[in-house]
Amino acid sequence: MASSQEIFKALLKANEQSITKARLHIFKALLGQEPLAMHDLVEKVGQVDRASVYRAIDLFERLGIVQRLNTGWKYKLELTDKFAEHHHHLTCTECGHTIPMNEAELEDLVTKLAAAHHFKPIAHQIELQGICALCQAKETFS
Amino acid sequence: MASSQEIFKALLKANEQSITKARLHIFKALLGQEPLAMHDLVEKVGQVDRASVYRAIDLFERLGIVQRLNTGWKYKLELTDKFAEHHHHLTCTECGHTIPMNEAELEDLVTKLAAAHHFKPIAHQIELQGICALCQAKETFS
DNA sequence: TTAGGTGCAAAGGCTTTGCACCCAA
DNA sequence: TTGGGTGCAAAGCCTTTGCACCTAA
Repeated sequence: MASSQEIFKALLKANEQSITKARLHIFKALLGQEPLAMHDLVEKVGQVDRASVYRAIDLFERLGIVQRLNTGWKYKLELTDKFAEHHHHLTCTECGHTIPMNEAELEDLVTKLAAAHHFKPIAHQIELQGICALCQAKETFS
Repeated sequence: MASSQEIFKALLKANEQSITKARLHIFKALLGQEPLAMHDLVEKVGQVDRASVYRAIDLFERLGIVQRLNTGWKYKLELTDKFAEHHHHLTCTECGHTIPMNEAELEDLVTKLAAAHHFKPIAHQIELQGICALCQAKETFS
């Protein structure tokens, strides 16, 4: 079974792109669970220049390695389904914190709804926004 | 039946916000239109200063009058479902036919999921893609 | 009347670009 | 070796902020 990193390298090669240290660093930084804001990504790969991160992300998006998460609060970056399990997000509109959700119930309902309309399901996008427990607590005191 | 503008004014009043000419101009620019990019909105309300548009949009978002639509890189602005019925879509990837869905079950589940993560639900986007019954039938003969 | 809202201009922050140097192939 | 990639710094945008004036209530 191919590791994420091997898939990544194969994708670059398939598109005639160099496998550089900077790109590997950026890819590894994204391998975690949570989506990263550009600012955090730049911080996390400290040794790579800000401009190079932007250039790499631009490339990754075009190659379908990374996707932009529109959280209604700036945006965040995460690896596509090629590298992570299919999931959806719950984002705090106050602080921007994003939680990945992998809810079987949601997937089941989506499938069921498609069937109810006699559609053969292909894909779906689901994004939730709310106020997280922490920010709700803060509001109580403001 | 209250007009959109009346709902708008009531929302401002309910939140102790002044009903100003600038805000009305901005609201009207968003009425019955396709979603607008900030740039286009500023252009459309020419007489209102760019900074005031940003301030008004910020307020409108906090009051749930306007929502940001993330369309890839940039974003667009449109009135929320307070000014149009809340619903989601099921789109056929073959023929492009779109069915509006207003599923209580979906709304309930979304609320439940937010609660499970201790989030106070604010909004959500759900889009489904599939192949409609008609196109599935066509495929059988191709 | 007066607290909140607006216009103007300047500052701030994020993103892109130009260029010389470096490194993967 | 050499063309693409990177770091650095500066430029470009988009957005926010400070302040004095204006206006809705």
